[in-house]
Amino acid sequence: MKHGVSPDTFPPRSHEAKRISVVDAAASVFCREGYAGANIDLIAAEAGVSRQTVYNHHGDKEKLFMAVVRDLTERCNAGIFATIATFPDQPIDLEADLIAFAVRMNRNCVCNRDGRFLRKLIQAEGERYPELFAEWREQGPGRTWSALAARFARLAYAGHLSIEDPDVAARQFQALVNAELQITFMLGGMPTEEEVLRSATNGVRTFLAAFVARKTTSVRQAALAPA
Amino acid sequence: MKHGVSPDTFPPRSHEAKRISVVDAAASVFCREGYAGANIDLIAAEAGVSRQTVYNHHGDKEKLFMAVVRDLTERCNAGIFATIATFPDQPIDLEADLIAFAVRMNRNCVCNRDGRFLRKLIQAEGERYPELFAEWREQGPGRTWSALAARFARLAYAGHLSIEDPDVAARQFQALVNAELQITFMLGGMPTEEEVLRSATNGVRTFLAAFVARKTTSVRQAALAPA
DNA sequence: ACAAATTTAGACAGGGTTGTCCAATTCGTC
DNA sequence: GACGAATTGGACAACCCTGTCTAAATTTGT
Repeated sequence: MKHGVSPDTFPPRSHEAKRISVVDAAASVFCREGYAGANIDLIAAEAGVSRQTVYNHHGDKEKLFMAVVRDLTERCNAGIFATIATFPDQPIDLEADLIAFAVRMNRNCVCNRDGRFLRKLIQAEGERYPELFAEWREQGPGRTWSALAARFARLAYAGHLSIEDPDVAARQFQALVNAELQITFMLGGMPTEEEVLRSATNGVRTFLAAFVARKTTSVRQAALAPA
Repeated sequence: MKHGVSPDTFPPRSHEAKRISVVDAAASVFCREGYAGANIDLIAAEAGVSRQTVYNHHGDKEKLFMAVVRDLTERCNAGIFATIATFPDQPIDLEADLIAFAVRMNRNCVCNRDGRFLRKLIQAEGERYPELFAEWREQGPGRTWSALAARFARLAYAGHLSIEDPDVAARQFQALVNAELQITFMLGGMPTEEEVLRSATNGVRTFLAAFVARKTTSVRQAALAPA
């Protein structure tokens, strides 16, 4: 029954699969009920395993919670970097390209299951585990903001935008693009595809109105003249 | 009797003052520990009353929680409307006036004790009490957004700004002004005065760059790209 | 088919919480 | 000073949850 080359899949088949199943169920329950309100029996039931198996794999409610956060952080970061890689460095239609990028980012990273879960856990339990969320902050926003800022800096250098501080511009881009989804996010809801598109469209238009290489505030250095 | 000296500070002292004290302590504990993790003994201790008094006043953990949310919503709304009343309708220096307004809004409504507590309760428990938070949504954002949008519409009508949709502009103003405080808010922290000022300054500058004398409203006609 | 490892169900102790009841005490008022 | 209402502290039962343990059942590799 061994298909092809499976160097280390002997135990993990039912072993590792159950571990993942437990972490997934735990993420769902922790988000729904909060850390204190989550009970292991429910997590076990939702994962389709016995309570003892949960303890065998993760030892502890707190350790399980940590595993959940690390797992979500890792997956979310991977998704964000993958999406940033699709940033329109050589835009054809700058507005359309940035809108499409913003929609991708929201659909694949911010609004999907992992993104919503991670955000909720950070909001609800962030203060209780300072070191854990300090780690998230470094690995997550700390690096993704920089990566996004670098892309905007490149757009500016190529003459498409007039940006004074790329870090500020990147944060404002995110803020604008999500401006109309704030309340939905706050309640943990999932915006419709149409809401995401509308917010992104309005946000990108305002962003471009402010940053398109034509005016305004302080143009410190020589930049390529806009067409 | 006591009508001479303190008209109303003595009688409510024991009864109503304790009620308020309980609600305040409950807000703090619910935020710190989450609904499930909050225990009535701690709330009572923090309020300086006995546990029985908590039950006498509010009857139930759930009723107490509801009272806390309603209380916070009411106070926050009052503060927001009071601050919106200070919107610069006849600006002298538009940029400076809008920055000052944004700082006021953040300091007095968004970052103060009530604002942070309410935001955290909504984020953490919003899904568990749909009707309660639907009410908050109507009374709160539903009305404050409109009020703010009306002020921006007036600015536009007076020729200071060029705004297509005042509701969108109001939301984007808020988003821009808070752009650099997102992570602090997410972790329930309190930004420094300087951070608030910097975020407001950067946000208002971008906002004005986009909305001052903008004639390029609808340039686009291209299709919205799929992902 | 056999043996080792894993999973399961259930029982269980220890700890903690909610909400009630009650007697004693304090507080505000007449 | 005395009366009534509110408050207090403590005891209390019912319940829930965590984490451990055990013996039986199941899976997995050889």
